[in-house]
Amino acid sequence: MYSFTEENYLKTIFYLSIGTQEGVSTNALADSTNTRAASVSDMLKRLAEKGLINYQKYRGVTLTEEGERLALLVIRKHRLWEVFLAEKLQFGWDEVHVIAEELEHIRSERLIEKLDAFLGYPKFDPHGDPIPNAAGEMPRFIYRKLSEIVEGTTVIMTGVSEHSPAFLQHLDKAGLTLGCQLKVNEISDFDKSVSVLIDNVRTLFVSHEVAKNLLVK
Amino acid sequence: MYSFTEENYLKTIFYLSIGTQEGVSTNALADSTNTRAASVSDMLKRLAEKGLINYQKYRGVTLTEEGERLALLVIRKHRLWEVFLAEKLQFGWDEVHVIAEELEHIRSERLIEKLDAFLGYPKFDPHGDPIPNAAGEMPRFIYRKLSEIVEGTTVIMTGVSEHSPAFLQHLDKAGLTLGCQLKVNEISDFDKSVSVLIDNVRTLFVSHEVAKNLLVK
DNA sequence: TAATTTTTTTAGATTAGTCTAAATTTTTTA
DNA sequence: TAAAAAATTTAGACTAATCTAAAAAAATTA
Ligand SMILES: [Mn+2]
Ligand SMILES: [Mn+2]
Ligand SMILES: [Mn+2]
Ligand SMILES: [Mn+2]
Repeated sequence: MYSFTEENYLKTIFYLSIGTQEGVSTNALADSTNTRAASVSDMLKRLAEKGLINYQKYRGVTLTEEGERLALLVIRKHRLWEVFLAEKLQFGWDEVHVIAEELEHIRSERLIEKLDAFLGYPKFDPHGDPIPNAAGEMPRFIYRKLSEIVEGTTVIMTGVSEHSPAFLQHLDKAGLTLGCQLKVNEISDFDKSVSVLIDNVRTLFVSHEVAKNLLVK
Repeated sequence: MYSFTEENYLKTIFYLSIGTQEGVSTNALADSTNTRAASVSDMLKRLAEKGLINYQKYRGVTLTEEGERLALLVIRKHRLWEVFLAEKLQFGWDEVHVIAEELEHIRSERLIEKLDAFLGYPKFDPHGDPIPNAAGEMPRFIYRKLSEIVEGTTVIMTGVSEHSPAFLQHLDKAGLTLGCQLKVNEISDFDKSVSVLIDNVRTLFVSHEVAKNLLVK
């Protein structure tokens, strides 16, 4: 049985490892976990001891197979709880993350399997992120950013790469929700903002900053 | 914000205080929390410091108004989660307690209010125990034990005073569920076991040990 | 490549919550 | 009511997780 803290480190290492072969640095971990590098060094020793990470001093860390499996099980729980909060309790997608941050550490396999069934075996969380299965396996979808779509193309909004409440609330106000159809009319030469036609009914100007964080297919 | 441990102590003091004016003893707390008396003494000092208990060395403890309010809020969360687990996730009443023991510490007022609404504002948990309101107030019902009911009387099963999985599973096997009608036919002179007519359809012999732990009205 | 800067680790403390063993207080018993 | 027993508290230690400051290693720069 691992502590909340250990589970959070594993999850953080997992996220920081995405899209890179190199090990995750001590400083990056300290940033993400809101601790100091010294504390991270300490914890890395313990996680290595337990066989959850590959760690050589000064070289950064990667997850072992077991470490990755555990990280994905925590992510599974996090995302399933987010679905529960959004779909059953009517929380906004900007509110679910902080609560799931606590719920993800509840230790009961039966609970999570029953929750999964209760929710109808969802494949994605409220932000469009895929939900790992009970074995700790997760499909990897590769989506493009709206900012990379060429003029004239029509796409579907499938996710976000920024999860802050502020960003998500901004999307709410703009009426941008998962699954909506976006036709890229024009990309401004001046500020790279994107003019999109939403669900064939209305036109919206999306800043480059926002477009960069919208995932589409 | 109080720690899981502090919340558990408050809850335990609350339960051990039921039906007595005297303070709860250090040893009783050590028993209930699976710790040693020395650890309890330490914790009592800290809880007194924070104004949650009335404590004088060697004299036992009682909850302050604030301590009791907090204890009841934890109990509220515990019981609401138990209802969720039993009604929505189909857990047996013998399984919900251990899981609720973890869920009761999730800190989000909005979460618990929304959960309450989702569950339809239940008044009782799966064991027949009343659910405190958001202000930390709980109605106190006084039920009798089946073992105290005189022959010929008909009652309704409203709760249990023993919550162990073994006992609850025993009731399941016997077909004794909350709300069933029990007519006391005869109480044995030999072993005080009770012969009851259940829902007017079948007769069952209930040991004194079981009858003592069945609450009826 | 040698000096400087940055990153990381080690050393030494701190806090919450726990423990055992010893001391103290209260309660019970004779 | 004094001795014995039981209950409780104190003393001193331990672990997990954290910190700051200092030392060491790696990376960058001149
Ligand atoms: Mn999240
Ligand atoms: Mn977490
Ligand atoms: Mn319970
Ligand atoms: Mn608890």
